[in-house]
Amino acid sequence: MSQAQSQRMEATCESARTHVDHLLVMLSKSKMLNILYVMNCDPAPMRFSEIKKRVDSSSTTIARRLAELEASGLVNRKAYATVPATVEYTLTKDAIALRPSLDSLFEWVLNRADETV
Amino acid sequence: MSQAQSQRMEATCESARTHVDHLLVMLSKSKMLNILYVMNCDPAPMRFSEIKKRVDSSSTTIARRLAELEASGLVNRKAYATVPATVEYTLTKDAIALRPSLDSLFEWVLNRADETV
DNA sequence: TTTTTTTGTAACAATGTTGTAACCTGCCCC
DNA sequence: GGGGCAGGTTACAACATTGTTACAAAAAAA
Repeated sequence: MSQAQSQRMEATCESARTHVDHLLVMLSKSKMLNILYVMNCDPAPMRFSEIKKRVDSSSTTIARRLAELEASGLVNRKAYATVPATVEYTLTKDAIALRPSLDSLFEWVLNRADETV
Repeated sequence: MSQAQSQRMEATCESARTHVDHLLVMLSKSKMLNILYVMNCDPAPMRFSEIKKRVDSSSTTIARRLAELEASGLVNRKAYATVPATVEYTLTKDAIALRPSLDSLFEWVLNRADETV
């Protein structure tokens, strides 16, 4: 392998690692798994207040997480010009692909919580 | 249902919710998923320095995460009186049960990182 | 007229988390 | 005596994150 090729590969790996890290950091933020889970449980578009109620956190945090998810292409945001405002969030195809993992993860969490009680 | 039963159930749910929350908060700490993943990838007992190298973080953070995992019964720590010291970490049965979830989660993360690059 | 509703944003103080640098214990080697 | 190793611990300053409060807009309800 040429030096150029080798350098290109390293750069790609670096980049990939950066993306992986970025995703992991995002998934590790507070309430992130909660949000993805409640949205995955119910395939219908979900409104801000509903997500907030199910996840049980402050508006600020929910808004921040949803903005991050939108920026990463994991949720779509649709605002309707009703009064008062209506905003619906839906998971993108990519996020829906996360469903089996999240189901399995939450199954483990719930099992473990049961045993620990 | 009697009021007493209802109260007991609520208390149990409260408690369960607390445990679920605790687990999610723990899993959401930085490098936690990384650590569980690298330990799950290699079933052999793993030494501190090896975990640190694979996860790529400071000693302080790795030590903190491992202590938290041990306190939660997800890893076992075995110290050998060699010179210099040798310490081996292994996942408990409970943590090994996480493996399918983590595999699936990381598969998703890697796929997504590939596409994004 | 005032309140209510939804979905946020802005500012800020309080709190939590991180890495760095220094240090520690044995014991071996020089 | 000095240096090195593994596997940490401690203190601390820097940085990141959180919730709270106040605010907005626009129309309907009270």
